[in-house]
Amino acid sequence: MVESKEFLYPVKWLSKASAGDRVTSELRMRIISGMIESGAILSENKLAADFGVSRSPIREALKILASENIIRLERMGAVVIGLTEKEYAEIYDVRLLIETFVFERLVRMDTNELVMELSKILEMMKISIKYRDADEFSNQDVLFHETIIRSINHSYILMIWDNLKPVMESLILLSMRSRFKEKYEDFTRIINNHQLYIDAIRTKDRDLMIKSLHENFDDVQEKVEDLWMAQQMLSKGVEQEND
Amino acid sequence: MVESKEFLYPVKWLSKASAGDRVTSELRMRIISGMIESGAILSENKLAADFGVSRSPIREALKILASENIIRLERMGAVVIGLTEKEYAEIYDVRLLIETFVFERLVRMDTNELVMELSKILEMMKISIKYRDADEFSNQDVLFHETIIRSINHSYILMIWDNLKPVMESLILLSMRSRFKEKYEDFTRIINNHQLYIDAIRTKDRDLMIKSLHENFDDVQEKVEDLWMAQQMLSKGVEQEND
DNA sequence: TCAAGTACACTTGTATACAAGTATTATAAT
DNA sequence: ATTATAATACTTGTATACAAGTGTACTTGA
Repeated sequence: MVESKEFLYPVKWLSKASAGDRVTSELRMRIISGMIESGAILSENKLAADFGVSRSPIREALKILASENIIRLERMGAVVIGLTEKEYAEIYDVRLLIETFVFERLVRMDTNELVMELSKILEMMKISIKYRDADEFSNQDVLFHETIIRSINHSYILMIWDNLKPVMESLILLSMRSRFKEKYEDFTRIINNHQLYIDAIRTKDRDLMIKSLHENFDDVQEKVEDLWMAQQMLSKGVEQEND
Repeated sequence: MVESKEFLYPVKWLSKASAGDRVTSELRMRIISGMIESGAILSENKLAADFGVSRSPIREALKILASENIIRLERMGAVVIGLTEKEYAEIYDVRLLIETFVFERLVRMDTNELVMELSKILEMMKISIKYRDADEFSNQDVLFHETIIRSINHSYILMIWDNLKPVMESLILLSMRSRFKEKYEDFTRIINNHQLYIDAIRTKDRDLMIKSLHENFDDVQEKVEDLWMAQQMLSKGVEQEND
């Protein structure tokens, strides 16, 4: 019924995507942003009507979101789990787990090509900041970490990332949008942290890597706080749309 | 066309399962056992005809298997990846990663209840051996590790396990079936290793845990070798069924 | 007022149909 | 024989239909 005036997920990223992918991405954003509240029960038919599609793409979306631990599929309806403090801490754990694993592999590899690639992405991030493009910045930020993870060519570590990535992407998107408005000066520090990360990989300096990793996670922690702000703003903004 | 005389996956485990789940489990077993060879291209329509179901459950199965890194979904058809030595090593990595993480949490918890639960499962495993029930033994073996992982109540570590579990289950099933025929004496050692694991958790002895974990993994390594034997036997057995 | 049963609304899982796109094969022209 | 074009066979993604099951609400009986 609600014709959703605007999508939270960047529509330009969905140009070639299927209806199923579109629903998945948008639904994920709405849940993580708090626009769809934790505990809410989603009905396939209702969602299909809301998004103006059939149940097929909706079912696909729900299956994916369930595998990401964002919703829980029950006999009757999908229950929204969302992200509480507990989940944030857990995501933090898993990122720490896989990124330290990746680094251990990296120190035994030739990282010249990777460093080059990461430097390019960092340049892109700077441009995105310059032009106040929060979505593009988020895209590059996610790409930065994915590039590192991909570089060790480990399909099962990549599998973990594949499950974590969409949630991370949503979190970063929401956080960066809010920061571009409120805490623009943060970006200098974020860029520095990423440069530190690159340096750690280049010099294969474990201590430096751990340091930048933790600073990066501190950023994530702040992102989380920002998110709560974004959630407040959003819930204020869409409250009138309830049936 | 092929009416598949027998399923590789234990049919009794699928009594309440949907057609989609049945196809997923059976397809996984056929791929991991090598019955469906690496590189093969699976067609939705062909699979639907083979399994005697519509495309809906087949699509569901393919999506899941793709998320498990067993197949790769391409524009035209799903390409079977299967498990090479590389994948075995990677699975080993991830198990080591999450189980050590779990243990670090366990040493800070009250593990009395867990130890009780694991002892029960171990008793069940002994019974399964006594009655030569390879499938039930495999079930309990998987349950053993899942119980440990679940005990720390970490949804994102559990998410990793959820993705890994089906592959592990298939590997263990194939391996144990073969061992019950060929290397029955192995089970004494497997039981001992599991008892060691329980002791490590009970006494919160990191060194003992690492030791038993590695021995357990050595078992996995042997399981892998057994698997190749099983694959050989299977490929001999089903060769005549090709169209 | 409350208990038991019945009807209805809604759920999931599966089958089927169809549109749009892509590879392959066949045909035709040079 | 080779290349260009056209026909066809197969692919994916989506919509729709339907059966079986589950919960809810309403009625009926005491």
